[in-house]
Amino acid sequence: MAVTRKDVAKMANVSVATVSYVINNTKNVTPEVRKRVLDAVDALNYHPNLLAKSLATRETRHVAMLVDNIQNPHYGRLMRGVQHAAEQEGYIVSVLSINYSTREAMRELVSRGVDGVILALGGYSIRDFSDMNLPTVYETATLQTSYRKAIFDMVRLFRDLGHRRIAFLSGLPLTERPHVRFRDFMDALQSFRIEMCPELFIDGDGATDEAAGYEAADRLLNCGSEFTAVFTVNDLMAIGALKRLWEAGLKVPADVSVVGCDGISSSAYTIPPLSTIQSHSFKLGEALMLQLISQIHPERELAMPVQIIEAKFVERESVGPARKLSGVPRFLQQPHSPNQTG
Amino acid sequence: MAVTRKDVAKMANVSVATVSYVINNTKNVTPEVRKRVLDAVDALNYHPNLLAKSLATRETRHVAMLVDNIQNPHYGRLMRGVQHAAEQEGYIVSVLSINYSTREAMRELVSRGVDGVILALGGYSIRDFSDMNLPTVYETATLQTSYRKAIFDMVRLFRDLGHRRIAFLSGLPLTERPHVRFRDFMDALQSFRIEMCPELFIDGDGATDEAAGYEAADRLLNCGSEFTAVFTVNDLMAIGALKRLWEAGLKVPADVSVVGCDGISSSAYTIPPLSTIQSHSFKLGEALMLQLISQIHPERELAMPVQIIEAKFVERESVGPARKLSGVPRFLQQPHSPNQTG
DNA sequence: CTGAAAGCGCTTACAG
DNA sequence: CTGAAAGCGCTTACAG
Repeated sequence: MAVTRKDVAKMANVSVATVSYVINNTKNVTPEVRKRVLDAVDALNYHPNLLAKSLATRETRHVAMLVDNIQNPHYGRLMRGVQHAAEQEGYIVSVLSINYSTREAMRELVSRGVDGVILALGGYSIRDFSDMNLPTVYETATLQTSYRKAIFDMVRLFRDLGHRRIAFLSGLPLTERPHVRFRDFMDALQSFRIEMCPELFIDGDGATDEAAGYEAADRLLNCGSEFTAVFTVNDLMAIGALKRLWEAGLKVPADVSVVGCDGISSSAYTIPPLSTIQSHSFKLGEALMLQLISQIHPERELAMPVQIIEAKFVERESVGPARKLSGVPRFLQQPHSPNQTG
Repeated sequence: MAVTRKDVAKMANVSVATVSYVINNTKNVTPEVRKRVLDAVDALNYHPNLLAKSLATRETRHVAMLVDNIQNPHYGRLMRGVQHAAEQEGYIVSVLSINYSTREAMRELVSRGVDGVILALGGYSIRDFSDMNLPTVYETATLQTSYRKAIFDMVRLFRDLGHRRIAFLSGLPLTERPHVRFRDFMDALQSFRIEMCPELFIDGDGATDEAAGYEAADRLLNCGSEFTAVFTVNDLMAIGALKRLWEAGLKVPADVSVVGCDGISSSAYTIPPLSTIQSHSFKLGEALMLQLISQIHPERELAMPVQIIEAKFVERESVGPARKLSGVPRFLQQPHSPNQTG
């Protein structure tokens, strides 16, 4: 049915081996023979069967990317970065949307012969797959977006604007190993000598979308403690929080300042425009893909791009001077149930 | 290196053929032999090489999905639907983000042996690939999300609320074959005897994100004609438009009503909450995938789910009664350059 | 019920 | 420089 190497060989009056040699440019071939082959390829509109090739070479140039929430636009940019780099190198990438990386999922991928996998699953759910000897990359200490500087910039601004009671909406549980952004945030508070207010750190069950942000802001409003600023673990949650604050009649930034994280395109279009920590996910995606390739082909010694990608604090209208608090000393305020802290 | 069928055969003291038979359940095998094989599979932790299998069976259970803007959350839901159905049927799907479907892209996919492809490219950019005999599906007259009823519901409400000058922000060019949603919209206007205002139909160059919506709203504000309602081709554009209207000091819905389309999760969190035409993209994704499978395996006679998926008009606070217009008869207003109409 | 063998379409030492 | 042949790991008529 499909035209194969054999057909080309016959038409060009050469062996199938020779066809391989000219197509892959893997051995010297007389120009004359070469032309004959190429002409036949053209004439027959021949296209190699990559499956057969993969079986023989043990390489598919097919990688998988596991993502937990394919709907988060943040991952969209990441994917574009991954695919951009992949395309350059002749790789194809399958995006699988799963909540946690299981051995079965990885097994299936191995069976399908993928050359490697990119895990974009937000830290917690990454298990150890080293025994499968399938090249795997994910954000690590040496290859990641670093939010630290940007978070420090944000907290510094908060301090300069007089904010002392700053909330954090996490979405994720705060009890376990705390989220990196949360750690950076706490470090920044300490560094700028702003007292931590654990009762203002709202955790969650893992969801980090608008609804989770709305919900978290609701709990924050009902926690009985005052606050003048809110930092959310991502923009989606900030959007949800903005809505809840608005419903509560609070003006942003007059009554409360809000900062998100990621820098998704919508963040510039909220009302008021949302300050955020802009990450360059496209770049991160590219870097992850290149890292993966160099793990697949250690000998290629790819020029690796920047490995630590600095996020940037982007100040927009959702941040302003802290309003005056009621002034009731904290120890005299009515008791409230503190949230868990990391 | 990897354990193959041969190893299993040796350990179980049978031929490789027999191993195939028990693994694929494709022939009767003595329970006793069967057990021997299964035990060997277990003991060796054998997993079949799907590449080799595909080469032999000419089936990969691998499909590709081409998407133009992987960042639009609308496509995120579509993908989840596709993947959900795919998973059920043992398929894996590769998502490629491309702007237009080229023959080369399709060729590559054919070479890689994908069983079929799903085109989610927004109509215009779909060429004819029937000559490649690669099963292909996309939204068609018989399998699609229908916005018509919902759009009629919206226009009816507009009419009841006194709106007579309704703008449309398209994002896409209006000159060529008009977008289905636009056609439905015009039909609805006519049906409810609302005069069309072509000068309020703002086209675009193809971008349909927040920036495009902002930009289109800007042009609308400067077109010199009054309007009391705006319908945008998707929610992203509505979000951008909302922002521009807000900047212009217009209150939504007091001064102008706004309705988006798609029903992305953010739409419920804009300020004010955005009325929208909610599509069930997940369902559409499932249906497309099933359709593709039944095209790949005509003999399987899959129970096809609903083929026309009705979108639903969701009324939220962004819609209200029309404000009183200035009252200057239209033919006396200062001249303006009308936009192109479809 | 089981197995020997040809075949899927490619690659690649090896020999000439 | 070119080709015959074995091999990649599976499937599947066909024969026994």
